[in-house]
Amino acid sequence: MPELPEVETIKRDLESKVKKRLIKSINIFEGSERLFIKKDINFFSTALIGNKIDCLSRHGKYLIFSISNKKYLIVHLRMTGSISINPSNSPMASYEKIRFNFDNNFSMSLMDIRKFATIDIYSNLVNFNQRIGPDSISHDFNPAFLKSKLVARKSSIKSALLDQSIAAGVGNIYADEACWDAGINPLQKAFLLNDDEINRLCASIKNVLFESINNRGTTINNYKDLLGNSGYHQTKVAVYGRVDKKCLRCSQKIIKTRVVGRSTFYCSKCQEL
DNA sequence: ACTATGCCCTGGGTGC
DNA sequence: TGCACCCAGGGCATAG
Repeated sequence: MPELPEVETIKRDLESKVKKRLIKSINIFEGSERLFIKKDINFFSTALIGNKIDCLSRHGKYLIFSISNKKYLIVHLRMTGSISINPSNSPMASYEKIRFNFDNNFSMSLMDIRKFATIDIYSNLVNFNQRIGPDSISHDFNPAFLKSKLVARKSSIKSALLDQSIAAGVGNIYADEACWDAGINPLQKAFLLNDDEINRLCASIKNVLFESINNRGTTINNYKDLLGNSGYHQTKVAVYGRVDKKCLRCSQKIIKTRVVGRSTFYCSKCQEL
C-alpha cells in the first residue's frame, strides 16, 4: 500500500519518463468508472490530450502532474494502485485502468486491483493544499506545526498521524514505525504529548520516511515500483506486522491491537502509556 | 466543531 | 479439493 516513501520512489523513477512528454491519446479500460472523481470522462480527456507534462511532484500520497495548460492531474494509488511505463503497442496489462500515450511511442499505465485509486483534474491547487497538510518530509512539517495540531486533539496520536491534514503522507505502517522510534504509545491521547515527545515524534516521522525512501519503500502486500519490483524497507520494519515477535530494543513481545479500524503494533515496554 | 464508524473493492490466506 | 469466511486500509460520507 503506497504511503509517502513508496509514492516518492515512484515519482523519482517516473519523472524523467514523463517530463516534457506530450499526451497524444488516452485509453480508458473497462472497470475504470470509479477512478474518475469527476464523472465526466470527456472533460478529463479534453483537459489532457494535446498538452505536455511540465513536471511531476508529490504531496503526501498524491502524485501531481503539472500540465502545460496550467491544469493539474492528481493521482492517488490508494491500496493497490500501481504505475508502469511501456511501449505504446504493449498489450493491456492485468487490471490496467487507464493508459496515457505519449509522443515518443511510450505510455504510462495505471493499474489497480481493488479500484480504490483515483485521478482528478484541478485548475489550481489552492483547495487541495488547504485540505492536505504540509508534506511530512518538508520543513513546514515541524514540531511547532505538529504541536498546533495536537494541542486540542482528543483522539489517539495514531489517529492524529493518519489524518492527512496533520501528517500528509503518513499511513498505517509508518505511523506505527514512527511511534515505536519515538517511544510513544500509539494509543496515547494526542493532546497529552509534551514538547519533548512532540520533538521526538516529529524527528522519528522524518527518520522513518527518509530511511524507507532510501530503501525504495516497503512492500508488505502489494506495492511495486515502475518496473514491478518490490521495495527493500520491509526487512527494516521494527513493529508493523511483528505481532508476538521480540521488540528490537527491549525483547518484549510486540502487541497487536486496532486503532480507528487499523491494525496497530507497538511494544508495551518501551512505548508505555 | 470534532470524532468515530462503515463502506468501497478483490486477492490471498485460513480453517473446516 | 472446495468452499466460506476474514483480512488488508486510504479517504470519504454519514452518524453521533
